[in-house]
Amino acid sequence: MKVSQRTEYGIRAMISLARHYDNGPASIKEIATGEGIPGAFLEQIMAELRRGGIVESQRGVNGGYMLSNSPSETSVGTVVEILEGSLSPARCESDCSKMPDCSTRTVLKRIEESITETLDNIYLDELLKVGVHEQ
Amino acid sequence: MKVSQRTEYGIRAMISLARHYDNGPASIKEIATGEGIPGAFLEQIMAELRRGGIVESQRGVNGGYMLSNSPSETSVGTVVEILEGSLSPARCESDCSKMPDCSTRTVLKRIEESITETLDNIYLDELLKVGVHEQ
DNA sequence: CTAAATCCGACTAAATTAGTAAGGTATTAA
DNA sequence: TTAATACCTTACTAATTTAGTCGGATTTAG
Ligand code: FES
Ligand code: FES
Repeated sequence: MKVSQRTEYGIRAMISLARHYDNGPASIKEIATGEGIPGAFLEQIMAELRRGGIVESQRGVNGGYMLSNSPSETSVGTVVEILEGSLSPARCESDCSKMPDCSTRTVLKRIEESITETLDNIYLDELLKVGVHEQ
Repeated sequence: MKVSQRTEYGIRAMISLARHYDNGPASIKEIATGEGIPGAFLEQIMAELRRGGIVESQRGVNGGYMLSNSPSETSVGTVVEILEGSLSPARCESDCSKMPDCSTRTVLKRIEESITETLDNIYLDELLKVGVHEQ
């Protein structure tokens, strides 16, 4: 049930952007060196977050990334959902026509609801109060 | 955040044992064919659950596995914890002396607590009421 | 003794994840 | 207008993890 390195980097980058909010765009290079994340890898991650709509990009000199919405409006749930695909731990797809009440799915469904609710209620601004991640 | 196939098999096997409770031990072969799980793989999984203390085994003819405690005392949380190693999604280890309040860990810690609480409150007997998993 | 079962460890193959590399495109400062 | 900056995109590789197999040893009932 570990979150992927990719997602952890994504969360850290988002926190970094939140910290930088109202201070113009932050470039990949800045974020990467600041957080100790491989630049080319972070580039992929940021592109995905942009396609997910929670960050915006500015190309060219002095460009970079910035949050689409304020830190207090951006939840960690959204970040994880974009990067991790879906929060559902189920392997069996949603229809499952033959067995709509399968007990395994019941368990997995509950896990999902629990995770979703937790993450959707953590906003980036809360996280600015606590410390910065150190490798 | 998907749960591994291994763990899903484990949950299903445990539900199977719960259904079989008060009916003597159930063999790997029985469970495997009944649930559509590869036998040799299930063997590994059951051994791990036994080492985790939630099932007991009986060797030899007419042997097999049985729950150590009743279905109403056996939580899914324990099953997942044994098979998935830990429920913590954090990658960074517990001490993290340099940065005890790292924001990333704060997030991951909350996810963990949420999952743990959810799973620890689902007991096998509840799951007997709903349907059986069909491939 | 023998058949049925768990037990154990090593092994392989497939899939996923982490990370790299290279070249293109838009933007802007000078 | 040009050069530098930084995003954009795709393809590739390497490492790790996961899923599953295999062979043999041990235990036990009949
Ligand atoms: S999780 Fe350890 S420093 Fe952030
Ligand atoms: S039958 Fe689909 S999850 Fe069980």
